[in-house]
Amino acid sequence: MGNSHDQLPAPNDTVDIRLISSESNWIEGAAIQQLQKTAELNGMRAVAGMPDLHPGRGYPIGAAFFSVGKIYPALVGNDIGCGMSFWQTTLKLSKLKLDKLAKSLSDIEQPLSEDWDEEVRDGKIGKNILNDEFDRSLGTIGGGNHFAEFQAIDRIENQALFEEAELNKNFTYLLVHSGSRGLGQSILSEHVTQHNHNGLQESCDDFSAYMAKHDEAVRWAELNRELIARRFMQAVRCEGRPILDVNHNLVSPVEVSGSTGWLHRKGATPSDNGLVIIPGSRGDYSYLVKPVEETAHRSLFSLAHGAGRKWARGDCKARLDKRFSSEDLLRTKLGSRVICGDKELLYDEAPEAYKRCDDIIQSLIDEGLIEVVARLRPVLTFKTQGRCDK
DNA sequence: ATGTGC
Repeated sequence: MGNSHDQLPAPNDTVDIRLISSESNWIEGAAIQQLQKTAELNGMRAVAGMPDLHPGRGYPIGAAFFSVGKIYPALVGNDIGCGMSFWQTTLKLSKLKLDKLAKSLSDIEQPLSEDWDEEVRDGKIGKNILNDEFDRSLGTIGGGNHFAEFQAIDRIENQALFEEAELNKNFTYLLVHSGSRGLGQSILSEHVTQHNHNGLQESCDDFSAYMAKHDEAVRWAELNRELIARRFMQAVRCEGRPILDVNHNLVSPVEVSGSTGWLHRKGATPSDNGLVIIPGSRGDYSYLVKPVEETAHRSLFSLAHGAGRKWARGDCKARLDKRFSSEDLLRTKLGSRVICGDKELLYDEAPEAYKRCDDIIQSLIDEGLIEVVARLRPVLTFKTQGRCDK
């Protein structure tokens, strides 16, 4: 069974460090070092690296961290509430025209027009969002690894679960990956200005102040993904229904092995909240999976949030520009189309920069953490068009 | 990651 479920050397005997990974799944050493370093933080009781673990700025991405008495906002990072929203649309797959689809998305990055005012207002009231500083970003996906992707059901892996979720392979699906944009960033900046990377004691005022803002950013990110999805569906003239919406960057109260504390997730998909999507790169399959309840504690109630980076951002262009022109990168091996106006990003997010999603999924299966419902194939991936002045 | 920064 390879090194799956390995116990790694811990800084002291009270911290449980584990790595969810099979032999076929490569994980960068630097990421494991970061995971071990994070386990040394005061109050930390358990950390778990997911199969997509990779190095971040000081702390690893693709991991869950359980602490008691303290939280660490820097572990969650700036994109509080970032996650995946998955929709079944009414668009018949057989009637899909890629050129037409691509054309209809020309205006999709501008701030929402006044036509959306009522929906935005109602959405904010419904989710108790009072902040209005970043209203102009609501309904926009942003940059980095964020995207919106039309997908097709490529293979049904579990017919019973597929039917239970009331899915239909004749229709097109929409996957949205985005977060809290400038709002989460402003919350982390404020915290770091006051406290550096120190944690916040549960009893202090700044703790509850941070949590209140964090929770609002999580709701903001959820509303953002819904508005993005509705906007895309309106642009391509269809309707749809939400299948799931799951955050992979957040901190929430939890009980682990009888202790009450806080679970930080940084690029870690909750496995205690129904079906989830584990997306591959834009040139790879994504998987709709059902977390196994009985084993969820083994991975701190978390799963991988994607295929995981193989190469650091910024290294990608130099590694790929001899092999691929930027035009080449607008199509993938799976026959899907890519819309992205930012050339650097086109390389940074190339399929080659990510691991095979299959290896990630296999690691989770080996560990008994998931059942695969269906495999999805990308049809068209929309990413940022870059800055207007470029 | 960032209504990014020189």
